[in-house]
Amino acid sequence: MPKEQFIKTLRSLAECYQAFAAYSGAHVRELGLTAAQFDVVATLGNTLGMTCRELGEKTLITKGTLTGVLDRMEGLGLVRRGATDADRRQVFVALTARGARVFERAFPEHIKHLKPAFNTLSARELEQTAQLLHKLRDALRDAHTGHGTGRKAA
Amino acid sequence: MPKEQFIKTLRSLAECYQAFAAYSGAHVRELGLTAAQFDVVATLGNTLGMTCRELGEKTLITKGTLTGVLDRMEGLGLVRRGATDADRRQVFVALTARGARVFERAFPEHIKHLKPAFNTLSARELEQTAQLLHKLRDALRDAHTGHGTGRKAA
DNA sequence: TGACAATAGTTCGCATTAGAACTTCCTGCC
DNA sequence: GGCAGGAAGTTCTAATGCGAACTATTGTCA
Repeated sequence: MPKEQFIKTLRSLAECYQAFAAYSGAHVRELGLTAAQFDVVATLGNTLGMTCRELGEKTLITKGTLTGVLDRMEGLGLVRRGATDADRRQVFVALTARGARVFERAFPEHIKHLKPAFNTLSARELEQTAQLLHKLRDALRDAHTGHGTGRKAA
Repeated sequence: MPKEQFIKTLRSLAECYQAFAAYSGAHVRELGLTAAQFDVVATLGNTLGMTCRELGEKTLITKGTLTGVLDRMEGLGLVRRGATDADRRQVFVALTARGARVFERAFPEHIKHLKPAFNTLSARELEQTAQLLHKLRDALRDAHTGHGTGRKAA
């Protein structure tokens, strides 16, 4: 039985993420959005818009999934798809006036909702956690993409 | 713009988990399983079996989802559903001989696959990460479940 | 005992989620 | 110019994933 030490860390990661997703998701649903939709609104908020590629990178939603998410949000009148001047392959996405209103209402409220839970950790602990997770993320990405890329990430 | 510090930590958490899921999931798929199926196999491995409730708690799969996952795995001949003596509501789940063989082959191989990435962190860092994530998980669970439960978790 | 809340799984509806194949368009290179 | 190769989105399939409603069974308590 491989009692590797890292399995404990792996499990903590999964449990913590799930706990976050459950807590955050429940509140977001109360606001009338799905988690993915909230991510999109939060990313496009205070922005003039961006391409699908950029939106996908920031929200961590793969392009195949993003198409469907944007379809529904377009149907809800939250976002609008357009074209860019430079590249006719690209699709430009931006919040509608309605989407912007949703952003201005839901985003601050959601941040306020999450804050107490995260602030159980001290500022130093939050920073430390971010550092460690950042390092682990890079290691996992390196290992995933043919490893040895020596990526520094953005 | 709420430039709360914890947002950085939140983002690290999401990115790290996604990186893990992508790296782990790709390898698991090569082994012929989905991520959820691997979780079930890994949890039932070296076990006489358990109820759906217990399996769901350990794999972090919600009961509604678990039914479908087990349906497919039963179709593949990896697990077998039975009954318990005590409670006729409960469903007992265990690996079949075929499932056990899959476990013995895939589990060690997957651990070996993950190990290098996690060992980018020192033993001390791994422990520290687990500690911090554990603390954050508890805070999120407390906040989620009417908070103030003072849960200690297993 | 007999109503009644609670638990274990299943079913259902809906929204992701990933990956692969496909279309369209752009870039490099000759 | 023209072609190979790649990038940006869409479409498609299969599998999660969650919450809510539902069924069957159990525990409780008067």
